[in-house]
Amino acid sequence: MTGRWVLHFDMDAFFASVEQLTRPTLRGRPVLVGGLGGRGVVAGASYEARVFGARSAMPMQQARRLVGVTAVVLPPRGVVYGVASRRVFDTVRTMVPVLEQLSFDEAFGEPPELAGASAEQVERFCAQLRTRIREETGLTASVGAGSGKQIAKIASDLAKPDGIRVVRRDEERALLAGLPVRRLWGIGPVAEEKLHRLGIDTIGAFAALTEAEAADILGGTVGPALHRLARGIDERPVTENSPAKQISAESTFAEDLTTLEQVRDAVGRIGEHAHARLRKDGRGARTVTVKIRRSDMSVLTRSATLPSATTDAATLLATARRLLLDPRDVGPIRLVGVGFSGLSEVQQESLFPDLELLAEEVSSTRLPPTVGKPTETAPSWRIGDDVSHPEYGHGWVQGAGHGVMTVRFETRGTGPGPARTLPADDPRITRANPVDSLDWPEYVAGLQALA
DNA sequence: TCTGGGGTCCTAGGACCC
DNA sequence: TCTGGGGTCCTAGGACCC
Repeated sequence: MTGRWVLHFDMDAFFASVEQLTRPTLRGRPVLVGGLGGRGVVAGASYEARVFGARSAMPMQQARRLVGVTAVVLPPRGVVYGVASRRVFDTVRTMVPVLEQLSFDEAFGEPPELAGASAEQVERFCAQLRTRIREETGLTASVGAGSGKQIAKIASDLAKPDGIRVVRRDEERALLAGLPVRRLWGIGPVAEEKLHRLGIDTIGAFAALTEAEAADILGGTVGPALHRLARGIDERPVTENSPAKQISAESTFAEDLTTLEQVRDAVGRIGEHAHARLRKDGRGARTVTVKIRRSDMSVLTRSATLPSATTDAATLLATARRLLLDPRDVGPIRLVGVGFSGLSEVQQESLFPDLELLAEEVSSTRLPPTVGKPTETAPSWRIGDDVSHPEYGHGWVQGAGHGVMTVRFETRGTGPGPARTLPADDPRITRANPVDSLDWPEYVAGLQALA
């Protein structure tokens, strides 16, 4: 394994950068992406927002207070990030054939042509790749390189923003030793605290333990694995992602649910959402899990496993409803989730009489259809919505209220655009596909052709 | 002002089987 | 009668990641 070079790609402030790319007025401004409600958290913060101390995973209210009135707060546009992400990693793939994606904005690669390369060669390769990403997508990625995944990931962190960090073999040990244990991938708040109480604060101090001590503190599986990483031993291969093992949906409510009726409705809605995603995946599920989070943040789960995997919504949703918990028993509920696992390709299922029985039971417990939202009345526009105007083109809602709204007409290709104040019910304003703000028509057409 | 939504992996106990 | 050892599956909880 000598001479191995693992790369870690990490898009800079990805969600916020995509917003600044597609809404040029936001460039240079502190942007916070995340839930707007009282219980929202920050999913992405631009570097201009981070200057004030705003961070991912921070409660949005707190981030807002830190940044002040100049903060631009936007709801996440998942589809846009998804398309941008795909384009970024399609670009990376032209130079790195095997990619292990960790999320929308991160991936490992181990280009075969770099085996045995010098640090300088690796640096040139990364620079070329970063240029290609920027030219193809308008977004910047930081890249870290090292002898294994752990080092590469730490290196990309050190490279941020918009940089490269290649960690040579001979600097590896010293670099690791000085970092806080929390920087090890797999050490979270709990493990950090356990080590901290024993006076172990750095990766070096952790590496100096015996393996048996590490196992004692962090458990027989995780302890030794982390201990090896701390000593720079990391031979884990880079592999393409395997198919998802679980598909779930969950939702936090603005106010806690206190009645069984509310929970039943929520499980129905959220279960349908999860099922829609399951259908897209194409596989069936054998196990249904209902998750609730109580007002004190504690989590309860209930699960049930069916005789065989199914794609049938009625079966899956009825199973979910059987599992739901009553707030009168468990206390106020702030979140409900529904998950499907035990996923497999599903065959026609009437071979088994058991299932017929189950279907009976299912249909007898099925509830009358829930009353939907009132059908599309005059659309009420919300901040961040993508809209279109026959004269001004594609835009986004910057502000709305008191019968008027301000729309900024711009996309990636237009540069900063003009704002217009229009009546909130202006019939010329229609809902637009958010992906259009990327101005990648040929790419979008390609994706639609695939779908 | 508290703390989203989508995942992965591990642990531990009990049922059940041989 | 008073008690094994191994293996798998299921359920519930929890740590951790972005």
